[in-house]
Amino acid sequence: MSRGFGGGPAWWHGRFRGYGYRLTLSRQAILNVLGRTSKHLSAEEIYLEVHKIYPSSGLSTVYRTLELLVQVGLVFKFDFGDSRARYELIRNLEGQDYHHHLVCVSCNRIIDYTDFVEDETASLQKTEKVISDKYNFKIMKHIVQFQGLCDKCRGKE
Amino acid sequence: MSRGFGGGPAWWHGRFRGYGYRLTLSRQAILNVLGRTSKHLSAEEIYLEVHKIYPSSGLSTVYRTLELLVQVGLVFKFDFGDSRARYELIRNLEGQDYHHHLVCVSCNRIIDYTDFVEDETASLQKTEKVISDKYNFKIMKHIVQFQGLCDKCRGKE
DNA sequence: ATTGGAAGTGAGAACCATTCCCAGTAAGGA
DNA sequence: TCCTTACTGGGAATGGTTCTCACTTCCAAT
Repeated sequence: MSRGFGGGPAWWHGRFRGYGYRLTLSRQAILNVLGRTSKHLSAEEIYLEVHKIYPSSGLSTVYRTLELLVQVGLVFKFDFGDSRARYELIRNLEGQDYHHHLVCVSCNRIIDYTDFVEDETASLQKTEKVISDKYNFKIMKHIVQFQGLCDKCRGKE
Repeated sequence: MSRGFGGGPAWWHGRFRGYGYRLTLSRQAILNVLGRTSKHLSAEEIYLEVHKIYPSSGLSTVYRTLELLVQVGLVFKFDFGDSRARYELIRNLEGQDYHHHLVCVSCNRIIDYTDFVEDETASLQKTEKVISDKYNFKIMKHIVQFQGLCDKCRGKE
């Protein structure tokens, strides 16, 4: 099985049923695919992988399930500027293992980093407090992303 | 005329010619539209405005010009998650008046804020330094964005 | 076990922001 | 003025995502 799951299938099963959703084979297949990679897969990439495990699954279902998983809080949806959404399973419910991303604008490689994320988060939280007071704005999430050239690409072009 | 332009048309004229580009009527119209709003217009919104001033201008040209302006560094391109890009004229070449955005996920309203941006930037720059050393990654820009509910929307739903 | 209704599904059409293509136009140096 | 080349508009093409609809599966009540 894969990395960092405490309890196997039953784990998310409970989560699903708790929200009144059914845990179908398609959904399990999608969660399995997300669970055994650390990449940031697009919907179509997920679809292709799921198709290997469970060939009768369709692309629409993948999209629908991903949206569901995002809503339920099991999956993050990211936009790295390559005009397709990318998805990542949240492995730790307490919101630790939190990381941000470096996006290479040349080869689209994505690097997760955790360095200084705590500092950043502290700084951001201070901002969040002030902002939410000043503008009466309820902040639900923040996006932090660096774009640039990775080691392989900074030589070229 | 509009807010914060030192020198009128001639100002960006030089900038254009300097890059070897021609300053056509379409391009001037687009710059005018961007110059007299503080909103974050989409390509189509810009097209509709431009069309009022200069009706013979086409949508393709708007897209092409916006891309050009982003490359030349006269315009910022943003993604606020509503599946269309939004554009904003950079009014200050020195990179002051820098701001980040609050995005209301309900009504898509966008609030510019400058509070604590300096703090954030300081924090981010520290991170950038470490990151670029550790991963040999050349950081070109950072994205910081808060998403949530604006004052008008937090009551509803 | 049967059944009825709701939730879930696959296939393909529809959608829509953006990009591409191409023949015609216009900017600006000579 | 002329010539080269950048620039243009329109419409078609692209491609990720969403929608539609008829069909299936699940589950609780019978």
